[in-house]
Amino acid sequence: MAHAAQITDTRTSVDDIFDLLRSEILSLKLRPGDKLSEVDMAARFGVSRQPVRDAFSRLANQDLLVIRPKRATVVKRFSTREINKSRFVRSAIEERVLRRAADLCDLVGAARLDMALAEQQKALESKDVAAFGQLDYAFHKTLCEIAQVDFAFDVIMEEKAKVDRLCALGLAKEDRMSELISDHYKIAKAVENHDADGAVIAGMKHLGRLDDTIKRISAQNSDYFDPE
Amino acid sequence: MAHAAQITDTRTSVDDIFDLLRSEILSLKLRPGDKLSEVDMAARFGVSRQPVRDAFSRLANQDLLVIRPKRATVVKRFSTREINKSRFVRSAIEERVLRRAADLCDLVGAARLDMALAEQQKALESKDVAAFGQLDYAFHKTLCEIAQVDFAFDVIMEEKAKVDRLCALGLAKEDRMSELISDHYKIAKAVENHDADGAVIAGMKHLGRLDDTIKRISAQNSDYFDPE
DNA sequence: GATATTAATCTAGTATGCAAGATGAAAATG
DNA sequence: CATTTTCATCTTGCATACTAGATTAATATC
Repeated sequence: MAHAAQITDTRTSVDDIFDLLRSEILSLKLRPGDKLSEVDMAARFGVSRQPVRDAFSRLANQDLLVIRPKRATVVKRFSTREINKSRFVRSAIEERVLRRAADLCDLVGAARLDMALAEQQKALESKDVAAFGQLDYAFHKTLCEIAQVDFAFDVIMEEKAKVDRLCALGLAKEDRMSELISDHYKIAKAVENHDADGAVIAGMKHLGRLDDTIKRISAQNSDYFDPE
Repeated sequence: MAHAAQITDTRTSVDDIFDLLRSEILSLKLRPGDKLSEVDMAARFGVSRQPVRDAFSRLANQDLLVIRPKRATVVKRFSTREINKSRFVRSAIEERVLRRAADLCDLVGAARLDMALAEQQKALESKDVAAFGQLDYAFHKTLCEIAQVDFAFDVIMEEKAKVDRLCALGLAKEDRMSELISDHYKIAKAVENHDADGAVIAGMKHLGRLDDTIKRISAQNSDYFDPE
């Protein structure tokens, strides 16, 4: 998705503001429906309105802000349609990835998966939720690489980020970590054994865990959702 | 995808400039690598640099422009990685859609498909390429609706648009229309007969036709491609 | 006291000016 | 003539001022 952070080139103040606001929105430090003023932000960052404006525009393009002429800019609320779309896309992509991975997995791939599992186990034992979040991404990335479709990870990450913002409303991941790692174990073993159907079944069950969470959260936080 | 055209609200000059430039880029009136100057555009539209700047920013966020500080803004070149990604996503999504459609298709759905086919046949007979383009989109949209995942069409449209820009470099669609309609016919009939596997096979063959076209075009227009 | 009206205050859109770096052509140097 | 250096010109980034419409609070009216 776009020039998310202008990594290669000289960073501008727009990049800084964009990155910071984005992380605040995704971590729910800024909540859906919150009003954001260009002048306030400009004062906060010690710049003029212009760079703030540009950053807002980028965030609006990523569906994180809603900008309407002459009206206050607000943090975008959740939309059940968008959530369903995200879930559908991710599910379809992951199935393809898992089938390819099961086909193409060699000894090197199997070793990488085993190592990833070991690291996750370590994070579980030290109850390091943040580290597990990173390892979760890394695990799915490894699967994409084994499947030789590393670009698929771009899509997965995009969709995952959207849902993560929502799930930040729910309980901490601590309780679920062992459950998720057990899922990962089943997925990895199926892939290593070239069992495509088994991998897909395990993968879909893994994704399915999100559904309950989402349903519960959306019932309890209707004020964060778009009326539709 | 974002606030593509601000349909519901008051339109600003940024919206106008954005829409026009976007269509010019997608139709290759503006070619990959072309330089775009803010001041030139401002003069062309009779406005100041600011609205042009905002429009450029939106287009950059949609991966259609590349903006680098102190350097000229250029129309983004094609990237084989992005094309592969697009193809992969679309293929995965369409398979899911077709399987669901085959499951859920009722008499109403079948009638809609037949009607769509008839309209395409009419466009073929009158050699109306533009109309066929629209009907092509409509056909895939109908499939999404039958599958009760209308949001999937958003994704398909996004990915299709990217490839369409590329295919505009190739031959006119005229020669291929009958081929494509024949594909659509096979897909529709399989869906109507609840033959999921048959629908997927026909659908994948349909998508596969793009591959040759893309390969040929990218070989002949390497200057429009990102070096990577 | 409830409702309608008005006015102050907020919003983002736009125009303009300047700054600093990138670019490319012209001029100086060997 | 080839190479390097310099300088004019181009680029976008940012600051500021102003405008028109939306919002909201205060006021007037019943």
